Amino acid sequence: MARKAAGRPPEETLSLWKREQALLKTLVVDRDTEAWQRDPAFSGLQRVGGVDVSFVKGDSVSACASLVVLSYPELEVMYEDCRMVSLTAPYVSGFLAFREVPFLVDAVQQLREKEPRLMPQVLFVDGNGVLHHRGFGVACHLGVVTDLPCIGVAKKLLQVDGLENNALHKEKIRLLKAGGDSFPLMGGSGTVLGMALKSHDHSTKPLYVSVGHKMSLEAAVRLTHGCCKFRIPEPVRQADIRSRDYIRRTLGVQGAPALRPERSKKAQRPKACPQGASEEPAGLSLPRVHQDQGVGGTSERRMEATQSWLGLTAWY
DNA sequence: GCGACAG
DNA sequence: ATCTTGTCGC
Repeated sequence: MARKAAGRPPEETLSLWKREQALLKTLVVDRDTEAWQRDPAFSGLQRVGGVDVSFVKGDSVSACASLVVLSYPELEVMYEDCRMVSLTAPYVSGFLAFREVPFLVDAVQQLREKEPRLMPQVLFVDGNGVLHHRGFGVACHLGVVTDLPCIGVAKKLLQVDGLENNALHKEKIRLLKAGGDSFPLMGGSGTVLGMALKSHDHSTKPLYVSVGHKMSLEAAVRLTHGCCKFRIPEPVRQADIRSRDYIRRTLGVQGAPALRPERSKKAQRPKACPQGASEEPAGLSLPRVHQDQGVGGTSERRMEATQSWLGLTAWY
């Protein structure tokens, strides 16, 4: 029975979720724990990971969860895992982790069992870390549960604890000059919750970087900059691209779904493309591709996974 | 009623 | 989050 991941959970459920966040928050380590994190060139760092969940358009349940591992500093994909999942929890601001994290944990766990040598030394997460309503965003959640260093990277400012995307904030953004420039995001309590980072020259919108787990904010910002070929850090960007491609290949194109099994040959026309605007260095080979099918039974397994943490996350 | 709203 | 190719600009 596929549950609908829509609507707002009852207050009772949100209370349980808040309690779990409060408990897990006590386990967050917001400082550097690894030697490479303090090295000026991050020497010793060889693998950076990224996770993402992409959705099927008209469907509030079907999604693709992906985990990729890239070499550092080359930023070439060494591992890719895309899997279709059935979401059960709806999206509620402040509780993103309860919607996405269980599947990401599964992916990390499978990598740990089957290809432990490819385990990333740090994970970039699409969303916030301690820059959060209760100081425990999805990046902290994933970090604590997997015990991996995690960095929260959000594309929009979460206006919390006095932070506002107002005129002053926009002016600060305008003053960022070169890629790598940043300014602190100070919460009402005087604590620095994160940094707004211009991820590369000529990027208008900044990234909002915050600590997820086992890493200082300074190292998180520096490494994020070091992983940006474009605005979005390469690990997250690759996870996003690949999960969306996986959905397209699996469910077909919107306009013409399963009715056309054709492998369009004219699409391979080697047309010269304008160098400037595009991306994709092209020529990507996938040495250690590890893709999974398995659309069935995900809902039940999610329940097991969530309940095994602390037994508080079920919302049925 | 108005504003806010990570993904 | 998702819908979207080519196009304009540096």
